Amino acid sequence: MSGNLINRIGDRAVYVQISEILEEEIRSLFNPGDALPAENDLANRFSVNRHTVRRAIDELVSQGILERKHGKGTFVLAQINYCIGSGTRFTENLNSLGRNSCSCVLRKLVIPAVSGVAKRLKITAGSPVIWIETLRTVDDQPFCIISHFLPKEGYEKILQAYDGGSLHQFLGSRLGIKLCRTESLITSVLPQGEDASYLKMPAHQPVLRTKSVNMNSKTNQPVEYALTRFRADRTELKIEP
Amino acid sequence: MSGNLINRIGDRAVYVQISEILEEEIRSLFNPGDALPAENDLANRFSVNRHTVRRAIDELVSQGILERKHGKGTFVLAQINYCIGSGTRFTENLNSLGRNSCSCVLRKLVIPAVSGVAKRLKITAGSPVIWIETLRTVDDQPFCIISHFLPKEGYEKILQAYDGGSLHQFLGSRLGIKLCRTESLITSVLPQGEDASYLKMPAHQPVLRTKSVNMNSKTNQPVEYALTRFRADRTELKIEP
DNA sequence: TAGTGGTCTAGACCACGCA
DNA sequence: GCGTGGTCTAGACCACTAG
Repeated sequence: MSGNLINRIGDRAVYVQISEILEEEIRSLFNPGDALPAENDLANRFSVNRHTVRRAIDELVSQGILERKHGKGTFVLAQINYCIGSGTRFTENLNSLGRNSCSCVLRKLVIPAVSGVAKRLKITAGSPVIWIETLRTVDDQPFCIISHFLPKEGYEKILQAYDGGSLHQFLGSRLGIKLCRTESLITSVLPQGEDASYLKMPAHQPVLRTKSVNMNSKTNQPVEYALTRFRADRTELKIEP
Repeated sequence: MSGNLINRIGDRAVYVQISEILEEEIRSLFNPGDALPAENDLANRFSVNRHTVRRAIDELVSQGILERKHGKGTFVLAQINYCIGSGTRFTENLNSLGRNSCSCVLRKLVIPAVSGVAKRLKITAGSPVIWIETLRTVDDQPFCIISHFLPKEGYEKILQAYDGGSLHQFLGSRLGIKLCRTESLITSVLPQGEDASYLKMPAHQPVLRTKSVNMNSKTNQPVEYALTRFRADRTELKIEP
């Protein structure tokens, strides 16, 4: 792989430079799932100690770019671009990237609407809503948790049959309605409750959180309020102009 | 501090055990701001190598319990606050960024473009770029830090006069060009470098990070690449459908 | 058994903050 | 100048995975 210039003047640590070189190469030459060369090989290539290479790899592991597997090797993880637009849907989005995503139901309950949910669904606070919690995985790695809230009225019976997969597709085919997304709000917080363990991430690393409302495109009535928490280290939300 | 039993059978790594002992002691005996004993002292106390102690401390640093200060010591951080700030609520429209908020220049330098910057500005890596770092405050509270990158060629002279305020407005009036934003990428990370102190936020709370490129709307050439870090606790990015 | 990552040691030198 | 953390090296041995 040719001349990678490691600068030993001391202004930038060797492991930082190696980690940047590796990151660049991973982005341009590797695909998700590919194995990185062994630590010893990399140490030889850069003419540094194996510990120094390990330190460089540590950086990329903590950035969610690489994953270590004891006894097997170090592997490239998928970086996911989730495009937010009025039309784009999650599953289509990921399928078009050639990823296999699946979604499973963690919880399905009827609860009284708290005010934030009620306001967005345009119902009165305390009215019953269906709360569905789903976990999405991409390439068998946890990716995001979504809390879906729908008015109980009109949707309860139908949703009894829902047990995973794309909720939007399910609603579309069962009700014959098309959903369209209104504005989304994006912020970031540390994971709350069980989120960190479902997402298999450390509790001190942030999640990206989006709030969005989906309307019935014919009646213009709110159908679903969704609160999504993405593993931030594996997600970049892409906003088209 | 007495008999701390380090088990060397090999079922649990020494550094893990030390990190647990330290965590327990920090919770029961230390207050936020207190300094941890020096790494050499801890190494002596546990009869292990300094590297092993460092590895144990690494765990606690990455959990947001400790903070290292080069040349000074290792310090106990305040406990994480789980509550989402219900105080100041903030909504900022990505498109209206760059209008009326107060902004001051932290740095203005010419540096060689690293690959990520070069790619977005469509110039060759290593070409000189102007790097302007600005801090925006709203109601005298720090809100976000923006790293602006512009090609040196064509913009250097003009930018010598820039000393704050809206950079987009400045470019618009000086050059008579209109900027238009291409896609934005949004993710979230823990604050890096000096960001936490400029933003007056704890180092273990996340920032929202956006990357965007502004083009000259006539020539369709990239003019500016901006990397923005928002205090996540004060920001909700609003995406219109 | 061979190859991979995981841990620990020992020692050296550097960079930073402060008195 | 001294004490602190930061980096790098060299070498050893362990634990896991796969053929």
